[in-house]
Amino acid sequence: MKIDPTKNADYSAQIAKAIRDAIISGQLNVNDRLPSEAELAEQFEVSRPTVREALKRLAAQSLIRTQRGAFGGAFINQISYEEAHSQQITTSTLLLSMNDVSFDVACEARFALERSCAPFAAQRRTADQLATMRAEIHRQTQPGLSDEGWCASDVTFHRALVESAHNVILSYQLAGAVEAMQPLMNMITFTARNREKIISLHTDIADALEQRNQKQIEHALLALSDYTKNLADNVFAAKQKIKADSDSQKAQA
Amino acid sequence: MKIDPTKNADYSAQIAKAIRDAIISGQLNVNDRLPSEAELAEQFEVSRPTVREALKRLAAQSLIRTQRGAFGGAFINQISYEEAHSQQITTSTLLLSMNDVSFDVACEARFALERSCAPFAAQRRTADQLATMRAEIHRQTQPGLSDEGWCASDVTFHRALVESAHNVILSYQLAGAVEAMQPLMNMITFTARNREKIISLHTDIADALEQRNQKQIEHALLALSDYTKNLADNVFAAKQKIKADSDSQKAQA
DNA sequence: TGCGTTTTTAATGTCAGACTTTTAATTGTC
DNA sequence: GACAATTAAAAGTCTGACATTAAAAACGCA
Repeated sequence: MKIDPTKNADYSAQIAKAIRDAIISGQLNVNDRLPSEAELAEQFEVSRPTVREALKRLAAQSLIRTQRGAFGGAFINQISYEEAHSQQITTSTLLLSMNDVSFDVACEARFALERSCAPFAAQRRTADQLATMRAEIHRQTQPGLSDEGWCASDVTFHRALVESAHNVILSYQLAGAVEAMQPLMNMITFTARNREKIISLHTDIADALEQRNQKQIEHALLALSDYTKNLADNVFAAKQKIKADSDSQKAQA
Repeated sequence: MKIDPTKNADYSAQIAKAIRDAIISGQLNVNDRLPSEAELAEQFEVSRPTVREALKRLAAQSLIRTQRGAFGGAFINQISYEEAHSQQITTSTLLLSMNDVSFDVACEARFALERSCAPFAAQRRTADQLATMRAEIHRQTQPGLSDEGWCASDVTFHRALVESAHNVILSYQLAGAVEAMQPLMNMITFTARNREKIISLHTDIADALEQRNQKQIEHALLALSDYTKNLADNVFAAKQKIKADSDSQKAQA
């Protein structure tokens, strides 16, 4: 492996790309050991710090792990669901917070994705998952529950629904939707929402799941989606009103 | 900002985490400039190479971009849909290839996610997107089409369907499903699949989309999903048979 | 004064070489 | 044979230097 000094990128980025491509294409397999940093430096004809920067880039994506000591080195990492989840959540959170996505678009996507679990959840839900959901609903009825507590409970509730589909790929894909979007939505709607209304919708979902009624699960999720969208509309309308009022005050002055 | 020398992680990883947390929590905003490497080194009480390794980790996640020259430095990067897409695809591809997910699970998830686009695609599809899909179907009927060409056309077809939902978040979330899983599925099923059958199913999807018939889109996608699962079952059965035959030959010898 | 050119300067990018720490294999001892 | 001491290989870190880049400032000229 060599790198192209004419390319318009840093050596460390090029080296990282070369190794990443080798991993993705299957030339390097899980738990293979890369050459030592010194050897890589020699191969690529760069210095060790440059190689190290390249390796750190790969480590940041969980593509490799490093181990110190004799017979240590950099090893191709088997990416776990957990790591993939957390990367998904980080990327989704940043994408949403940095690109001012409209609330409707995010809400629509989030519930559409969750609805895709409905047929499998109806078939495969376990008593355990149902119990988790009921327990979270119960927690949500506690009057002393803080906003943070509510939000955490909300996420746990929806995660249990997703898990009840018993499909690891769906769980992974939905991590971004549930665990990144739900907190953002709660942040926007927490002033206006009516906990009792949401609890009743959550109960509908749990009831439908208990009866293994796919259509009803989808229907309840749709109702929750509509309610959430409505809430957001009210929040935005209220903001507009405040702005309009302050504008007219300015005009008077 | 300081780091904890007692923690069980490298300095560079700790520094990267500290900065990443500051970005995610909103303490640092898009296009803010980080202090120079030398200043960061002083703040965190480490050397510049260590800081650089931390920054490379962040650059690998597209959280920052760096610019050389006077008044250059590291800037908080606004993560674009394109970057988020490509990260999604990389992670999904690796997750699938490294964790030998069962074909049925992957296939189920992939089509469930795509079905979640159906209601919006039916409402909002443009003539342009329909034309893309028809064009790809036409390409798929060409007898000389290579397997690579088929696969690329297949991805383009499904991407057009996803895009026709006109929801950027859904598009982003589905990038992993369509663009990572579809090629993998094609690789497994290409020996057994019947192009004519798939083309007819694609035509069903396009027809349903043209008529803005949500139920029919979902139905056609389900049919495609079932056919794909069936194909995979046949491929695995054939492999089993070959194995059994060779075993019985060995037993004879 | 205004515009184009040159110089300066503040950054990142790279390098060389040394030292520290960790860890596993090896060797030695009882 | 089991346990302890030694050794060696590798990552992690540091110092200090030089190269490269790009924007700002200074300069010269009309």
